[in-house]
Amino acid sequence: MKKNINFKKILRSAKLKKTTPRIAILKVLSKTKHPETTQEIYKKLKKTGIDLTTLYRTLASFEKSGLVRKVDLHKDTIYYESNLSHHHHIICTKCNKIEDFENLEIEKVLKQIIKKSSKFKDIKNHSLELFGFCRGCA
Amino acid sequence: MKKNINFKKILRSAKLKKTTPRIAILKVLSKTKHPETTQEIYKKLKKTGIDLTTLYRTLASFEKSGLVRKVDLHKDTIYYESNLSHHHHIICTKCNKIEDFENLEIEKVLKQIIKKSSKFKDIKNHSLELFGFCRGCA
DNA sequence: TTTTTTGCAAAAGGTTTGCAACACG
DNA sequence: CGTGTTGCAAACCTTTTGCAAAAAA
Repeated sequence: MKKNINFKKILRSAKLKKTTPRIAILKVLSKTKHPETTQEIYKKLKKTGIDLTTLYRTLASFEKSGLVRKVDLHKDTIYYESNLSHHHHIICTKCNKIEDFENLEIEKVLKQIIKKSSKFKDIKNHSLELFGFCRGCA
Repeated sequence: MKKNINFKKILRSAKLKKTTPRIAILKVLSKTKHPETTQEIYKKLKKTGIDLTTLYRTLASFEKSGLVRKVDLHKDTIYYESNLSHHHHIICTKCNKIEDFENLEIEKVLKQIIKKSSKFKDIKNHSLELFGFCRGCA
């Protein structure tokens, strides 16, 4: 019953025109659990015939308007992830397994950090990823 | 008096052979305060005549042995930073100003997170960067 | 002397740009 | 209708690979 996400509404609130490619891209992103590269997302879009260039441009504009965020998995390429729920990752540097986590303490600590900062008085975003070997690879 | 860093010693303890390019690259990295791209580092090395390929390979091996780490500044390219002191960054998304910070609380919180994890039992590394507008740009 | 590293040239891969056609509002 | 968006082709830039020469241990 809660299955249909209103993509048009999302685009409207992001002040982006609702176009076929954008809706298709949003759809793919919303189904994606873990961060993916542009190329990976592109593969999933192949059936739609959407151009790679369009995907690059769309991801850039989505990022600017906060619909997706960039995630660094220490992999020489940038990964994107839907920004609908804020969470972080633990990545196995051997098998690339990813575990998500949320943590409220982090937000508190960040507030302390900002308080101490001389140049900044608030932050809009943050990234936090942990790296190690998972139990299987340890 | 404490000015000379013993680059050879660093390489030895990283189990890397001490070669001219590696020492030159270490030297540049040690002088660098903030994360830099491979290309930026390359420019600083121009006078030494070190090849770009060598730089790429060297940074990769330095990263593997923990001498440098990758930093994601949400900029479509990977930045490297000497790993001699562990700290994090606050980046102004407008003017690119960078402020460093250290925080011990973070490490504590990370330990809690790992305790809760089902797939991981320890981590070797982590990244944390904050993004926002600095006071000048706000 | 054996092994690793380097430099060069070339290839590969990913991302961006220019522009005309098209779609949205 | 005007403006923003798309698709295509080409350009661009960064990173990687193969191999022979040079340097390290």
